[in-house]
Amino acid sequence: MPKKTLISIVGPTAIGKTAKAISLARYFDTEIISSDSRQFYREMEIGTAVPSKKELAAARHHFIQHKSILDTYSVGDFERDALQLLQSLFRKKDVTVMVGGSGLYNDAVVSGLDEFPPIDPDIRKQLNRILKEDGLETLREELQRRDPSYYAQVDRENPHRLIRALEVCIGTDKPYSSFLSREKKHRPFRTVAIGLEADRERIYERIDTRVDGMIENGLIEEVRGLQKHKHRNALRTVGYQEIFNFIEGKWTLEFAISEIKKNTRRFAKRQMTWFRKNKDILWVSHDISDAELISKVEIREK
RNA sequence: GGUGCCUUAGCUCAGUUGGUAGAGCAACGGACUGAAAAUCCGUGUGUCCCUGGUUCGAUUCCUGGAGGCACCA
Repeated sequence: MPKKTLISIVGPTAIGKTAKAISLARYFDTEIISSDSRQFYREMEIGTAVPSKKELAAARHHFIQHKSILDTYSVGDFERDALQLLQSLFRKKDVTVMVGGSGLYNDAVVSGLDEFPPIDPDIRKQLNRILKEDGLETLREELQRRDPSYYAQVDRENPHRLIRALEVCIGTDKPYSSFLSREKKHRPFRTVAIGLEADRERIYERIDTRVDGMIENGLIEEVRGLQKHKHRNALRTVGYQEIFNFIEGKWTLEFAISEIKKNTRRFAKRQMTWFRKNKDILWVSHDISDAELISKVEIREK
């Protein structure tokens, strides 16, 4: 049986991952898995820079706009769905391509997450209420009591981290840390990870151009239509919150646009921090030719 | 042309009764196992416009330049 290979394309937002993924998919005659945690939602299109109709026609894509912003879709759900799809794709193809800028979602497919039992969402609601009414300190005390080991290492200033650990402790009546193994999961395929890189200046230029393009393509209208859902998690996204502020008259359009650009730069920086620590990634210039990229992938594949 | 004011971090500015300086924003670094485009933590990055002079020591005081702004001609 031939070896199966997942080519994973990563890199900061707006660097040109989509085009490279399509070139590779066409060369290897295969399909693309998107691991972009915001392109999952069909109501969001312009602000998340989903591939164009033409791009989608050039190669079959999966996990693009397959969910609604009203759904809850976690990284664990994605891991499960992506692995299942890969299993069926690998029955007919030796190579598949994954592309996306959401580091955690990429890692979930490549290295795997530990398994956690499903947690009743009401627990999180309750914990958020406690956070709002009693403050972080109350959450800290509760976590220290229920999971001293994780408490010792967790970022105690970070409400999301505390709440996640606590909801597991409460929902399972076991310490959160008892579910953590930190071991890489075995996968029935191997991964060739390619990172696209460019000078900071170049990335920022591309971000500015992309944001201006989103405005021209009707981002404001898209966001206007989503106003009643502005508190949904999926809409806590760069490009949406800023335009809500404009629509509500809190910000001028000019200021909203400059904030989108700034927040996108910061997002790109966080992505780079995440990917930088992954030593399995082969970094190549964003303007590498398709031929050269393909040859690098093939060498790695051996 | 004259008079006055200004010139300090990428930007807007504060400050040093003379001992080489600090805020906001921007930027940069990092963490992060089911909220991840989320959430959180950390970091001043500087010919104090140039030039002489006074002084143990000048970004600070003085001379002379340069640039900017305002007013008067």
